[in-house]
Amino acid sequence: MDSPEIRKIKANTTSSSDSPPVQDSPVFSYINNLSPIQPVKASHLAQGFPVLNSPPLVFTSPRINSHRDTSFLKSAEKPKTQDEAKKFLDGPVDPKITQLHMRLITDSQDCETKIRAESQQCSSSEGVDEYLADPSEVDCVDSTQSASPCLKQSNNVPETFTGSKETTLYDNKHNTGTDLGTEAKAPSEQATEDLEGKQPFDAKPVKIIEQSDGELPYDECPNIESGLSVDNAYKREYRQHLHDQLQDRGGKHQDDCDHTPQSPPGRLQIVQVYENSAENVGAISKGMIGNMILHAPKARSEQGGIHRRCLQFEEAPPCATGKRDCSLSSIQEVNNSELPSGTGESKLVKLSYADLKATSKRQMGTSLPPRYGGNSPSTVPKPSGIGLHLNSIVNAAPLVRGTTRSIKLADHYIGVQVMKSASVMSSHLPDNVRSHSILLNMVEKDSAGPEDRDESETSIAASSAVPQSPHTVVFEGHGPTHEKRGFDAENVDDYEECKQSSPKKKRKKTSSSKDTDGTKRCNCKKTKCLKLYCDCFAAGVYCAESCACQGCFNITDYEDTVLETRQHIESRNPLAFAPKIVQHEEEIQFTPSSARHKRGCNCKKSMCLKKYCECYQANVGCSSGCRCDGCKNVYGRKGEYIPIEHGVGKDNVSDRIESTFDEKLEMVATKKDILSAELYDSHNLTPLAPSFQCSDHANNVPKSPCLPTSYLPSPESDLTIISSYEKSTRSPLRHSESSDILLETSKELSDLGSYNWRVDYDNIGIVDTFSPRCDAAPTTCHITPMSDLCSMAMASSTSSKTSDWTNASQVQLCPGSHGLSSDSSLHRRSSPVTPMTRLGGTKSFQGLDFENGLYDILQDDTPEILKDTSTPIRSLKVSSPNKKRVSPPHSHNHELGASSSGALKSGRKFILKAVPSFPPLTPCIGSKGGSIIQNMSNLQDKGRKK
DNA sequence: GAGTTTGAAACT
DNA sequence: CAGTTTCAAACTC
Repeated sequence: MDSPEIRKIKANTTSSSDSPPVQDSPVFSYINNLSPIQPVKASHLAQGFPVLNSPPLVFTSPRINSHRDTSFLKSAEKPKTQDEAKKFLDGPVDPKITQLHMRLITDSQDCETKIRAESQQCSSSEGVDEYLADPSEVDCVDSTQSASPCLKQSNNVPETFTGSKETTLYDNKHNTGTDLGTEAKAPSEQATEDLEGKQPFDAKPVKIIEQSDGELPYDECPNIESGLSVDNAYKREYRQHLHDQLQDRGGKHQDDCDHTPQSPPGRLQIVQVYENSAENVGAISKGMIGNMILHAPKARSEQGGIHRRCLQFEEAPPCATGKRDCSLSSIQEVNNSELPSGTGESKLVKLSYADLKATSKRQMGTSLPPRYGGNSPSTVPKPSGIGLHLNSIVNAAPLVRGTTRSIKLADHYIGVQVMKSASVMSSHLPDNVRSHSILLNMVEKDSAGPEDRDESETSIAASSAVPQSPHTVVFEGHGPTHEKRGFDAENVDDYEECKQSSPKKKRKKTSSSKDTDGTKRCNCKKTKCLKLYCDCFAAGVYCAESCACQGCFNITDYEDTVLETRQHIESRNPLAFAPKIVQHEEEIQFTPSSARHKRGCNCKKSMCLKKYCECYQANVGCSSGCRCDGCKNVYGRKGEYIPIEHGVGKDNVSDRIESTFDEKLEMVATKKDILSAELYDSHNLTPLAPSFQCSDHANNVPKSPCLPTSYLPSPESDLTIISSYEKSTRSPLRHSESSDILLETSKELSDLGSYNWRVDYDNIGIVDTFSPRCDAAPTTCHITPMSDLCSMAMASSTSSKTSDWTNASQVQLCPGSHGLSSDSSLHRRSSPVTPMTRLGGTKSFQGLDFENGLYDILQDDTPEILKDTSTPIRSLKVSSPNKKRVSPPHSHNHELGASSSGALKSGRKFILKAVPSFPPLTPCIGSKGGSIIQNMSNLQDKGRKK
């Protein structure tokens, strides 16, 4: 967030120097600049307008767009000089914004046009070239036509700039969106220049804008119980647009910085950019992109709709993304700034682009840690803060939340799909895939309609469908306010209907809380999805379209509300969002036995034989912690749980583990409490639970492959793990220094863990693969020592992680659990025994890594869900609770060993989380995934910071 | 599809 | 901490 001062300064400078005579008195402009809000705009304008000379031209050129909003255009045009522009932006901005909002409410199209005009003016980055070009373009009201010209123009202008992408995109938008772009073009040149020189600048202005704009929307948000009012929806859309734009810009800037993509024109640019960002993604992503592009050309309007959706998704994601991480506010601001630029079509492109960016970021960041991920220097960002995923993720979740939320949905959603699709893989892919999948999903959903959504979701991976959605257009109208809603309700009006009517439909679909895809759906009617009653909320995921909830606030639009609520709940019960199901090592895949419901059930009549029982629902056995009567849980009865370990010989260990695990969880919770909000990061750190899980995973993994028959638990490993774990956990607590704590804790944990691991490792002798992990994910990894396989698996996962970390640049997939991140950091600090040996091997592992990462992460979050779907059931089915541990089914092994996916599955085991199931592909999943990713990224970031 | 049952979550 | 209420999912018809 740039301080207003900077903006002011800029504005001042610009006004003084650039705007000589502005029509408006300099004083006036200056004053305007002084106001924080104005400054932003001013700065923004300054950027855009500096060159400005051309403004008159702009005015001169009658734009088709003007048809829509002549007045608006006029207003926009007026600010020819920088000062004027500033004033216009600043002063006018608010009014405009308000007006825009009003119009948005009344007419989305009008809003778009206005926005476009504003954006053009504001951004007005376009250069003279564009201006010249305008004539043709201008004439070309059609977005399509305009697009091409725009592209040209954009090409001309932006190429030079690293940041050109943004500008170009912007221009394109303008052009495509409205011819108006020409008006602003002249100024735009300066703006572009400014941008070049001052990229940060853009962000600032945007941010500032946000403040002004953002406030309104938020304010409204709360209002909503109904929330769904059309106005709100429009507002939301508007916001989203802004966000999207902002993201695009910000992302572009960042991306540009990183990628320095030249400004390809129009959509192509976007695509290119996307590709650039998503280079890692690979062919798949490209294909997706290609599809998108193709589609886009077809119907702009449709595209626009799609884009919006994307944007909407992005919106959420943006938050998640590293850049977004910077702050929601910033994002909003950005969005606001963007608003002007964004137009329906252009938005689409942008959105897609933004989405791509987001995805790319996600990929980079998420899979990589979003924050880091990104090119954006901003990576630092904050701790994400909120993460809805918490449940699944537990520790990580918190961190992820904030940033991820928005992303979550998309990411999870996508991520799930990705997972499904194939788990495709490469860590990189996932992100890209996600983005793509998201877009696709969005499109599909739109096209398919609410009912079909589920299916679409499932298919998402395929992606091909994307373009189809005619609905998308409708969507635009909606506004992306709520993802759900947006999707659900094509029209705002419809929206309410959807709310009310949809539930039934949804219900039908959803009758089961889970979609076919495995995504969760809720049907909340009174809680607004802001209580733990809501599975989505409890899982730390945003509600998905498929949800039939009414008055849902668990959407990206209400991130603040969601976060607040979350925090409130966590304040009461730090573990409220912690995974409900904890797994212990071995069982992971094979037998759920190890997994247990943390709180235990309280069944009185269901005998733990129905889904009323959370234990049963999670496919885990009841434990001593359960207060159930007449427990007949097929997965393990109350008293049997302990025995499992005994039976295996690990019983003691397992018990210990459990206890330790619980303790850890508690510890984590306490930490959370302590650090709470700030600690999203800490959550990451809180690895305790996760680490635990990881350790379990490790054990499990090895088991499956290596020890199919008997699980020879290496008690030592377990013990060591436990000890290390405890130490780590405890130590953190001890340190309990808020922000630092996390790092410290992680370090300690890693250190302790690594230490122990090392010992174990040494004992084992499999150091290579293993060591990295140990270092990275100290505690958890340690467990793995059991078998070489285990070590291998761990190593693979860890290695990948480590490699990723080391490589850092990579998106990484899954950055793994907190522990990993912390570990990584640790490694860095204290080279682990086998320091990066893995790096080399990482690639091969990446797939695994990804999975592992997910797996590990899963421990924390989403992956779990995903895994859960697969694993839990399997494990449950496979074995009886007690015996489960004894022998994991080969099939499991195969699964696990065969593919990374298997690993993931195993990962799931660890953390079932509240939702045993399966991770909803839908937004929820996405969110989770995002959270995971975010967590991962956070961890990585932390490690880096360290 | 409507209604009932169930147990978790929330509240007192 | 226990008891009650509320809630939404799971289940039944």
